[in-house]
Amino acid sequence: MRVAILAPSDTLLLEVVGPYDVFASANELLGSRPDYELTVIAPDRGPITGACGLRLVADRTIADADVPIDTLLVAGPRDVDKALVDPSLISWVERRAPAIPRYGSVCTGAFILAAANLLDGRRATTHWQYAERLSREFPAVKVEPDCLFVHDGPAWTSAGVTSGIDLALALVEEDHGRELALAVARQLVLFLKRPGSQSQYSVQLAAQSARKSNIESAQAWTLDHLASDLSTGKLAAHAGMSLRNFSRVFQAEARITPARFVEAARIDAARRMLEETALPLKKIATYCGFVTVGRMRQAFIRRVDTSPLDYRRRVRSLHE
DNA sequence: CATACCTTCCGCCACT
DNA sequence: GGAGTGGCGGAAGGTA
Repeated sequence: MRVAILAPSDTLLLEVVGPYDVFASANELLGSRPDYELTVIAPDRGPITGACGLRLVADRTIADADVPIDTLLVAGPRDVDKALVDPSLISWVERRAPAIPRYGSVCTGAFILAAANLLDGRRATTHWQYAERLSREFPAVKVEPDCLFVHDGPAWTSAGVTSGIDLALALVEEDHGRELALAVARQLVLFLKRPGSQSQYSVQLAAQSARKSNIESAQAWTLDHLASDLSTGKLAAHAGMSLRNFSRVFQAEARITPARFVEAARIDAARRMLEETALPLKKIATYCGFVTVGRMRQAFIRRVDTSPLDYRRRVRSLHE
């Protein structure tokens, strides 16, 4: 598997190095039969100076990168405007694309793929601050603003910065299965393999903003009353809005549906208790508003991709 | 496992 | 006419 990472000159280097290390770790774990052949491609000669000032020497430049590529990842340019008017990168991607079976992007790298018409008619994501712009400037792209990464056919796009690591893990999982992906995550002491559908926002962060709208109060109230009945109807009544309007406004403002927010809040709380306490699952479930341990388990598996016990076990093992 | 619920979410439309 | 609101009903998906 020949993986090339295209690194625009002002990218956050984490977007390049994160995925690179994931593939490299996968190689290490594959032992005598490493699979990933990694190349970093720069737009110009000389070292790439990342947004932080750190410099990285690329393996090739687009002028001499006519090697076969199985997977192309495009890291995000910090200055999207500049990248979009610079024809060299985009035309290079456009020219190479027909021979590349799988391509992806991190953060604003999606703009480069979109400009090369690789995302037309496909579902894709990008950093949440750029989602609206992507959708405005490239109406043919079906932008999903609140995922860590999205996979549609050959196109794998991911959200901001560190989600590139999640994306790379998903690619490793596709190539070599879940076991290896988990082993890489563990090797890199990434807490867990995060599912692509996970929200880009932390529940806590979302509810912390200073000026509180109805919706934000509902979120804050949710976090303080996890064990209560938090059905959408109850929340709507609490906010003094109709069910229909509450759902609609909540969705528009929080970019997540009410029920999903509630579930995310409950799972977040349960995660913390699993990490920080030795309380039995029954207690944690009750405290976090899950009717039964079984329901908590199901919700966990659905959203975190692991059972509560397994989650606790894994956290403990990181501290050994 | 099949089944019959129940809740959530969303398009559609009407009202202010 | 446009923005905000809310009722209705059906599809999806979770629950018992």
